Amino acid sequence: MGNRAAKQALFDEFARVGKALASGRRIELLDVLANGERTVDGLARQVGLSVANTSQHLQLLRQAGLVSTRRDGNSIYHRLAAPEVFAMWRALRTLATSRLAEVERLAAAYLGARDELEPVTREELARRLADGEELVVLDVRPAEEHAAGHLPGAVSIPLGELRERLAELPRGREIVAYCRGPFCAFAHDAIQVLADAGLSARRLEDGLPEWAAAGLPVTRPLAAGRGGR
Amino acid sequence: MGNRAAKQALFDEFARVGKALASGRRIELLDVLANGERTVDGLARQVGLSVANTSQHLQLLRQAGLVSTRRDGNSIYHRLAAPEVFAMWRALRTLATSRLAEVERLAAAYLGARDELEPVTREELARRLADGEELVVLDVRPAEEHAAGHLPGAVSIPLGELRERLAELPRGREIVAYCRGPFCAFAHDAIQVLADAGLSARRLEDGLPEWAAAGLPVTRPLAAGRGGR
DNA sequence: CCACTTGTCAAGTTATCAATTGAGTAGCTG
DNA sequence: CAGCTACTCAATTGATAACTTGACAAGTGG
Repeated sequence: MGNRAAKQALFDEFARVGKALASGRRIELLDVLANGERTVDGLARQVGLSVANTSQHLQLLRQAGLVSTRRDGNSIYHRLAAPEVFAMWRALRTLATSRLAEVERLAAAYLGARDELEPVTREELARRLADGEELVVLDVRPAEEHAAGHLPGAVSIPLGELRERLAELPRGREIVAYCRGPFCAFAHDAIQVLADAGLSARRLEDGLPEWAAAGLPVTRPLAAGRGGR
Repeated sequence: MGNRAAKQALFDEFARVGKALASGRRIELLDVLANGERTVDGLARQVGLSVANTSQHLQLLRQAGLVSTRRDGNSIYHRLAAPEVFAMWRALRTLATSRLAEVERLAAAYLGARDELEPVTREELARRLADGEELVVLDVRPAEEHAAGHLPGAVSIPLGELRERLAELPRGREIVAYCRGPFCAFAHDAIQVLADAGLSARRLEDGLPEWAAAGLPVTRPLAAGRGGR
């Protein structure tokens, strides 16, 4: 009773989750995983780490209960262990954005100057899609992420291929591009590429994970062979 | 554009908040601060750290934007910088509890075996208080925390003084004891002390911070001399 | 069964962190 | 202003953490 060592052990266990969130690289991993499961190799390429290093980060995330795995052949797919993990990352992000001025500065440096065109809110896009309006919804994330789940009717053109595949975009319709979330550069960059090509496009204010978390419709794969719930 | 260094800098800034939550001692500090502002000295005594060490932890929390300070005389009072900080700690706690089996084991070791009597839920207590039922609501936190805000009509008897002050408790009324939250031992221990004295009491399932966060009524000091908002 | 792919493990280096100690500063009080 | 209280700062020590490298293991396919 009143045992200090026991109390410390308990709070150290809570801190295990904190420690998992104590590395920018691990948060990047979570941000990618919020868009669907990925192999170690795929994650390593996305965040620019060695496979061994990524593997170790993922182990730590797994031990903190934030990430789960499944094996398929000799690939191991990692995913967020629960929706609450994304909720937590979002809470952390919101808190940091509101309380740390530095975040704003670094975000501007990474994402580029302020948007010329206002981003489209989730609500606005959802309403316009529900109304059957003829928009081009453009998913500029890597193809795997589109495959794992995307906005209904979205066209997938990963950012790296956008410049060569401009012709695929239907003319005369308004374009709304989206990616992983508010701190993902893909959509920002896509708007720029489109603008350079003389096309006008707007950006969805945040990404697929937020859209899905808001309970809006998401087109998921048929999950051939994947149990899942 | 696509600048990896800039991206890493941004996510490292998010990780600053994660790092703040990466120490069990700092989480203990947040848990105490959720019950009201405290001086460095007071916090050090609560969590069993040296003053210098506590001071350094608090600086880190301040730099992560989780804690604010005000000076009064030569004491410096620290408080949670925003309600979202408590929300975040609660989210982390919930996640850890649901995903880490170890938490349950350590909590049992610290708080003692399962409750003999079911704890009272927040909703139940709120309803019964609103109905004007004659309960003894017993605040067993340190006196400063009671002073900083407490449940309406709550009697303050800090756990350490409970055994000598049993006479102050009105007879014949049901007792509900509360403290800082679900992982605070005070209320658990108080129930035990009361049981040893032949009194039957139940524990509120969580503490004052959760009660306040739920928007239930809290008796606050008149804030004499404190600006506040 | 051999080669290949995909990940993990172990060892080692460098950097970062927690906690201690002792000195130093800000503000009050007599 | 001397002495006190309350806190911060700087230097140090021991413990963790991040990342690299090279070896190993598990699963696949020829």
